[in-house]
Amino acid sequence: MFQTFIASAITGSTSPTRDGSSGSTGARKGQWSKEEDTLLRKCINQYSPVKWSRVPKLAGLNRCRKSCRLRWVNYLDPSIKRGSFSEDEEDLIIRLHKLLGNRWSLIAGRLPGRTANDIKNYWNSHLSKRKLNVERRILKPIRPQPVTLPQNWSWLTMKKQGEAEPKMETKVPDEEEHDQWLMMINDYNLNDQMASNQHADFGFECAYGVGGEESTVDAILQWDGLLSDIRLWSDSEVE
DNA sequence: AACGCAATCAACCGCCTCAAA
DNA sequence: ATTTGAGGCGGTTGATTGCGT
Repeated sequence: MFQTFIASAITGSTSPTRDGSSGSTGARKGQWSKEEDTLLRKCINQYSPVKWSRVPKLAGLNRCRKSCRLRWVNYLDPSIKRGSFSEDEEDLIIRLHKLLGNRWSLIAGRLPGRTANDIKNYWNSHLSKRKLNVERRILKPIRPQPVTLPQNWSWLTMKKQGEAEPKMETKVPDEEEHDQWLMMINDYNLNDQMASNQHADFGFECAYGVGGEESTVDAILQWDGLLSDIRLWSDSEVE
């Protein structure tokens, strides 16, 4: 049975590759069949740990070493977790991506059972778009609303250490203050280990007041209330 | 039912690093 | 010091699937 399959596999489509990993040797390419999966699985179970360069021969597969490795690493390995990503996993991916960039294998290392390929695909098809939407929202011109600000900008960080409140003033922020706010809130979010990056991304808009509502510095410091506002607002934005 | 478009994801490609010869 | 082969990575492609018209 396997022999007949192998014979048919040889007729599979081929094309040369620059690194000679498959095409130049006439190795089969494209979707893996159930029979190929079975052969590879049997080989790994029997010989593991084994050099990937030896796998095609040991398994009786007309596939290149890379194709075998990829199939195992991304699909056949029994430790791979199937099914959709949980909210926690999603959140972790977003955080790690912010920290590591497109280092998919490193990110995958922090999510047991998830492959780098899965995470990359998930990011590209789901999360990158969401990030884009968030960025678009942030870039959306928001007319500054009158807000109650501390006259001393450094107070916000000091207050967390128990400093007394400075004098407050209600005003429409100018461009420079606008930037200061953005920096300050980003900093504040980072220092406070925000519950999620999404919250951090929305913090700025909330500080400025969304939909004509006015927010004060005190409101910013009351995270519970702020976060629920953010969630309500972001939910309505997603619709 | 048929078509077109968008989303998804498995698989490939090309490059890089590293160790052994 | 150089070459070569293996392992691994991120980017990209293309087949498949789902959905709207």
